Amino acid sequence: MVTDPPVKLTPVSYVVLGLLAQDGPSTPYELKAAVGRSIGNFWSFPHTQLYTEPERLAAAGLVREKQEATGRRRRTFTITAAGRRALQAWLGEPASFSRELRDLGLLKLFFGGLVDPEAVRALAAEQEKAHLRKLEDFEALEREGRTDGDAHRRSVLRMGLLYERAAARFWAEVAAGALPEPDVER
Amino acid sequence: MVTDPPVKLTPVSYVVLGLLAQDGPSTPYELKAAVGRSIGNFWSFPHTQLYTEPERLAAAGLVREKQEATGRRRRTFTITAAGRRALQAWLGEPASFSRELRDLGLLKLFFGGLVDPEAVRALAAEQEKAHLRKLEDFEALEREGRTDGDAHRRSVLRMGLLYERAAARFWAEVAAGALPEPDVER
DNA sequence: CCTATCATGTAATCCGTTACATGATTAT
DNA sequence: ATAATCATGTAACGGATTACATGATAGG
Repeated sequence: MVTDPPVKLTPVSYVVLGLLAQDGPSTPYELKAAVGRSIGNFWSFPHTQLYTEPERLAAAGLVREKQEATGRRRRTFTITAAGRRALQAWLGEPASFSRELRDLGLLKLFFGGLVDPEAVRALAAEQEKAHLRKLEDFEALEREGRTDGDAHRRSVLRMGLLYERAAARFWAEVAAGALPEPDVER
Repeated sequence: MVTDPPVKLTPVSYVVLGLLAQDGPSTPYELKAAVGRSIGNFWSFPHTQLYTEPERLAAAGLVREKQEATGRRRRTFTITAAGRRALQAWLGEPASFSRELRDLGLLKLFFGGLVDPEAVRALAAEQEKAHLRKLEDFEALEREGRTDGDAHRRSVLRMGLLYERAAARFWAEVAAGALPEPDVER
């Protein structure tokens, strides 16, 4: 049994491994589509990574690559037994606490003291609208059942929905209050 | 007027510029502390960036560096007029929609179909607890008023609080339902 | 046929992260 | 004094992003 060179497995690695495990052999383009429909909604990365990452994983023996000999010469990637082991190992260990809310709107709000109140209000209005739009997307997805995947996948979309709902309400408050004094008697 | 080499300004750049603008001249360590107390709660990055990023900004003429001649030889960074202009320009333009929920727990849940239900329940329990803990932190901060900064800074912490609350509830549902069938008659 | 867009990548760059390290300060 | 931890960095690496590019397919 040959030992492949070790690679650091990143979240993207597990996205690829997981999708290959759940959906079966896929081309990068199919991965891209699957991501866009699901994870991409709350954890995005450029499509190029879905071309390069499987390559990395192939070098590590965690996926196998097969390329069409003709036409588009598509590359189809398949998860290997070693890949499944790595994925299961990761899924098995505790996730601990690791979440980032990387929101440029919030970042700007954080520095709201540096601009005039009108600008803050504009920001809040814009953000509220954006989150409402996203919220509607999610609600439509849920309603129409146009979500693919199992219950867990849908569950994740639901968390996205809950977040958008909270965010929209939050920004509405900011837009209304402009300067939200904390619990001053209104 | 000399034109400095252009640099790409990243979110971290604006964090540094913003903190220097709001809190005045600071050392990297002070920046680190300020971040840890506030933004770090929802957008974290390693302390080393708060040493290297001001350097980059200095090279671009957006901040000025002054170093102690003795002792620790601390470096203190001050925002320049050009720096303020860059910051204001960024604050002025629309933030559009850009938010990432990079949560490893959610990622694992997404692939919950690949493990046994018991593992999912364990994940959910663990995550709920973690979010509750964080929630308590935020609530304590809000209650005790130990938050520093102006209303906007506190406002951002409040969004963090809302998120943790939603997340905790979400994970509780997942832990209870294990397999959340969407809107099956309970 | 021509045009749009779909599909599929390569290459270069660089920011973010990890690993490492050491002098100053404070506590015991 | 000594240990602990506070404070302050440097250097290297590589994954993530950006920019660019081109062949296939479908629609008009």
